[in-house]
Amino acid sequence: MVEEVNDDRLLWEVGLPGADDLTPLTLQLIPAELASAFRISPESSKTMTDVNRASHNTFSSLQRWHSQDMASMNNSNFKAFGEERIREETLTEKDETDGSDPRKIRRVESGDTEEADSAICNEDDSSAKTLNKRPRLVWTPQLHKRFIEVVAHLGIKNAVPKTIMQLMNVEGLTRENVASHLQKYRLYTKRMQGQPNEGPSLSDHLFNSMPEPQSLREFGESGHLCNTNGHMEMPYQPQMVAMPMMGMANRGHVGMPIGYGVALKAETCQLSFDHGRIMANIMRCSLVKSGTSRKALGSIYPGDAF
DNA sequence: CTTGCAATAT
DNA sequence: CATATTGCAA
Repeated sequence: MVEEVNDDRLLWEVGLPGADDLTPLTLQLIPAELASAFRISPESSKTMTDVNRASHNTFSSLQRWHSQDMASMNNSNFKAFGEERIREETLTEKDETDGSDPRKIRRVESGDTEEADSAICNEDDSSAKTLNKRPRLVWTPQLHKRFIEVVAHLGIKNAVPKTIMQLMNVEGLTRENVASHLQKYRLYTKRMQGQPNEGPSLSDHLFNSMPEPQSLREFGESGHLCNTNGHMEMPYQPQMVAMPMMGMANRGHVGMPIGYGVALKAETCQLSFDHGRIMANIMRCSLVKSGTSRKALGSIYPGDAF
C-alpha cells in the first residue's frame, strides 16, 4: 500500500475528479464576487500551459520533499494514518458509489481479501469460521480530530452518535464505533471539568493531546457550515492526497474557509511546504454544491486539513 | 428505533 | 489500556 505512493501518477488519480467532472478551461470558474468573498485572488486567465506547469512543479516539489523527509515520516503520524487507511480500504471494498449500508458489509465472501484482515485480527479459526468480523477501530489522532470537530460544530444537543457518524463521513465507521467513543469522550470531558488540570494522566493520550473544541455550541446552531437540512458537508477523504502529507497537512489554509454548503473543487493546485505545512495554491477551481461529488479534491471548512 | 450508561467482554 | 457488546431504561 504505502509503496504505491512512489508512483507519482497515483497521487493525481486517486480521488481526483475525472476529466468530465471538471470545468473546462474556457469557462469562467469563479464569479468575481465569490472570489472576493473567499479571498481568492482574481483569476488571471490560465492556459493549459499554466496548468501543466503547475502540475509539474507540484510533482517536483512532492518528489523532492518525499525523498528528503521520507525518513522522518517513518514515525507515528505516518504509521497511524497508514493503519487507518488500510482499514478504510478494507471496509470499503468495491462499492464506493453510495448505495448500501456500510454496516452490512459483514464480509460475505470468504476466499480472498484476507491479507489486510489477518494483519489486524488473525486468531484461530476454531470459532472464527464464517464469522467475519470487522476489525476493531483504531481512533487515530486524525480520526479523533475529525470526531472533535464534528462534535464541536454540532450543538451538544445534536451531538449524538448517529449524527456524528454521518457528519464525520468516514467510510466504514459505524454508529456503534462513535457511540462507544462518544461515551468515553464524555467521561473524559466530565472528568476534566472537575479537575481542570491534573497530572497529565498518562492514559488519555488522545484526548489530552488535543486542544479542546473552542466553541462547544450550546444550541442547535445554524448558519455557516450547515445547509438547510441541518447537515454539514465535510467529507473526510484521507485517500485523496499522497500519504506522506497527511501527518502534517492539518491547518493549511486554502484561501478562505468555505462553508455554506459549498465545496471547492480544484482542478489543479500547487503545493509547497512551509514550516512543515502544506500550502496550496489553487490555480483553477470551481465551487460546487456540496455533496454532489464525493470525488472532489476536497471540501474545505475552517480548520480542515487539505 | 435511537440514546445514554454502566457492566462486561475481548 | 482501548474498543466492542450488551442490557436496560428513557
